[in-house]
Amino acid sequence: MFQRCALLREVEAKGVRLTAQRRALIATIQEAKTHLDAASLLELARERDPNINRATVYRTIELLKKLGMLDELDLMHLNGEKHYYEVRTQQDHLHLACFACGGIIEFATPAFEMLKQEIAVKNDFEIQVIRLEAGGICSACAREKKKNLQ
Amino acid sequence: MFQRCALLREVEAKGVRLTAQRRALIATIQEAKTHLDAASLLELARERDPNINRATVYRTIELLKKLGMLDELDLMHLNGEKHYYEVRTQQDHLHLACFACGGIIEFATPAFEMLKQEIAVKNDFEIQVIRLEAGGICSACAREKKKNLQ
DNA sequence: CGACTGTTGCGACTGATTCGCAATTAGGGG
DNA sequence: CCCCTAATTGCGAATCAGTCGCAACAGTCG
Repeated sequence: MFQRCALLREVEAKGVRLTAQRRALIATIQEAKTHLDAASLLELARERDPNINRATVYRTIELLKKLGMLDELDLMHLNGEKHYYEVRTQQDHLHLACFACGGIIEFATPAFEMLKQEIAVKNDFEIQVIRLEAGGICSACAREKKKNLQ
Repeated sequence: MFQRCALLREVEAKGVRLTAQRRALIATIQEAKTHLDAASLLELARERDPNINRATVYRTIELLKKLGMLDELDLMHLNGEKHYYEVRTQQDHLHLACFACGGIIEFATPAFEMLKQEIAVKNDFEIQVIRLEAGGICSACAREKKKNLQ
């Protein structure tokens, strides 16, 4: 079950020691349906392996971030100061957080890739991590609001 | 001295009650030469008015954020989990944080404004706040690194 | 199957931010 | 100009995410 996890194989390929805890955490992150924060990641991972400690979660997150395999998000702090994590994908995408309903929209566009290029070239800056987040009102909530004003 | 502060006049115009503490905090933010976190803001503001409490700093930051006059930054958490603040400007700009030297580069480009437009239109999303931050290696540090490898 | 080294659990700790409540104060109406 | 009231503040305790030191444990390589 953990064996066919792409992220796991990638970590292995980098010569990182694979412990039971790391396997469970990586599988959990990879199969997550939503953006997980450290606490939810711990909770979910414990369903696979109850012997996981909070400190290990933070240490593993740190490891995966350093390996460039995990991205950290704030999601505009809609729910407090914690961070959320997601597996890094081929193409960077951005996150839109709705202040009204709390929903998160993901969006990718070539314009973002081009902007990245421009940033890197014009500032002679080697980008390792990039994060674009916006907060505002999604279309459904905007309609809702308008309706209530009538 | 506080009177000629543009931000202060703006806040006043919105019908917000102006206390001595808020005047001092707003003046401090406006005249800051670097990105301030809550603790440094408190420290600096106390030079103007020693009767300022930590809680008031956080409450004022919250207020100014809600008024859309202050933007919150992470600066890639180069120095821990705290947040940094800056007065919102006409044109949005992005922040590049160098993991090697800790330097921050600010950069604005029409491409960013256009990307914002595209995001808003394609997702039918009303953007209220937007934040683009990148982490990596600045040109000076890249040169330094290369030199040391030779 | 050891040994060596990296990893983990634990529990205490830190540092940023928030909260409840009583005391204070800005600023409009008289 | 003063008073009143609602908004704001100070205080100190509480919360909450994340970190640390250290002893016990466990992959991996030979």
